[in-house]
Amino acid sequence: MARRSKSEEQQELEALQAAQVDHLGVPLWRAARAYVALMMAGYRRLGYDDLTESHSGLLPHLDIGGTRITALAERAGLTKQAIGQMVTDLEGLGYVSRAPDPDDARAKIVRYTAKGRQFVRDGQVIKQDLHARCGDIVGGAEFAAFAARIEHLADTLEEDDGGS
Amino acid sequence: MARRSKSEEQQELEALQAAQVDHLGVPLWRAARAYVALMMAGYRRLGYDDLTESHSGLLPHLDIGGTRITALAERAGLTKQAIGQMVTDLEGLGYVSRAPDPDDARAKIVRYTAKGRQFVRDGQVIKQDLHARCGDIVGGAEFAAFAARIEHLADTLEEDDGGS
DNA sequence: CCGAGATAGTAAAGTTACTTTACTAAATTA
DNA sequence: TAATTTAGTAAAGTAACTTTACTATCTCGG
Repeated sequence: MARRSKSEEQQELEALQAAQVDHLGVPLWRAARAYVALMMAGYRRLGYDDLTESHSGLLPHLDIGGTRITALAERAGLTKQAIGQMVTDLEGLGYVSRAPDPDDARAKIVRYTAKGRQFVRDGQVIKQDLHARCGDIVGGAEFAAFAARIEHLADTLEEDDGGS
Repeated sequence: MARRSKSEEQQELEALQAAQVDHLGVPLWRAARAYVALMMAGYRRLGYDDLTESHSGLLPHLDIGGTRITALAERAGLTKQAIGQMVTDLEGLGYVSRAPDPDDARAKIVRYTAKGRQFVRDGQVIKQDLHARCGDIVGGAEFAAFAARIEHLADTLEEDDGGS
């Protein structure tokens, strides 16, 4: 009788599943999710409970002098329509305002309100705290090199992205 | 006249925006996104173009002997309903089958089909390749330490998660 | 300077990946 | 064995988008 047919197949799959957890993707993803979750928790602690992840992610991308919707869409890698919807939401919540562009009657300029500027300032404090906490976790001495490696990894993997 | 009122406010915000890019969250997120995008590209290259990110993420979580929907929901951190929908999709695509649990007439056991097992094997190859590529990018010597630090970071940040 | 695109934005509906609410059937426990 | 819990399904709702379709304005080549 085939002495290893069935149990060998099983063992192979079990081995595959054991190796499963070992690739970088899983911890990378978990760390990124946890980071964002902690940022959102920080915002909520300061009373910003009306903003979703994507709202609070878009807000810091506005320039001081205001930014066009098309420019925001390019930066965020989303469609103009998606940004338009977010801007409408954020306008309703009082974080930004939409004004006509004096140089181009088709365009609108999205600007912070005072509330929006305060959010960016508060957010910066939260992010600095979190960044510092990561420094403690990784170990102060190696942290700069660690952060640089993640950045390099992100840059390189994103470049490869097109190669499908 | 107040010689710095307006321009000082501007400078402050400009400084905040410059610091914006410096925290770990951004590169961490970019790296994680790029990693997943490359995995999906790998799957598509092998002909798995019927699976979405969440489908291909769930599939490797099945045990060899099959797994209950409730168990999958716990592992994935999603509701039973969400898993139920995914399983229905994956069943329709031929990757898994749903069988009654002989020990509990309420329960169903989700198992790989042959096609599902093949996907897990192929996926493992893709992930190993990607993992190796990350090793090259980071630099072979430091890679093990780097990976361990990300894992440690993920563990620690996830723990903190509750402290909101 | 004028008509053919290109560009900025909006509108509306569709999609994905979920959640919430509500239910049935079977198991457990008191 | 009645009361409660648990496994799963059903249906509708929601968030964060995209696709399709449209209007208003700008730009450029002839």
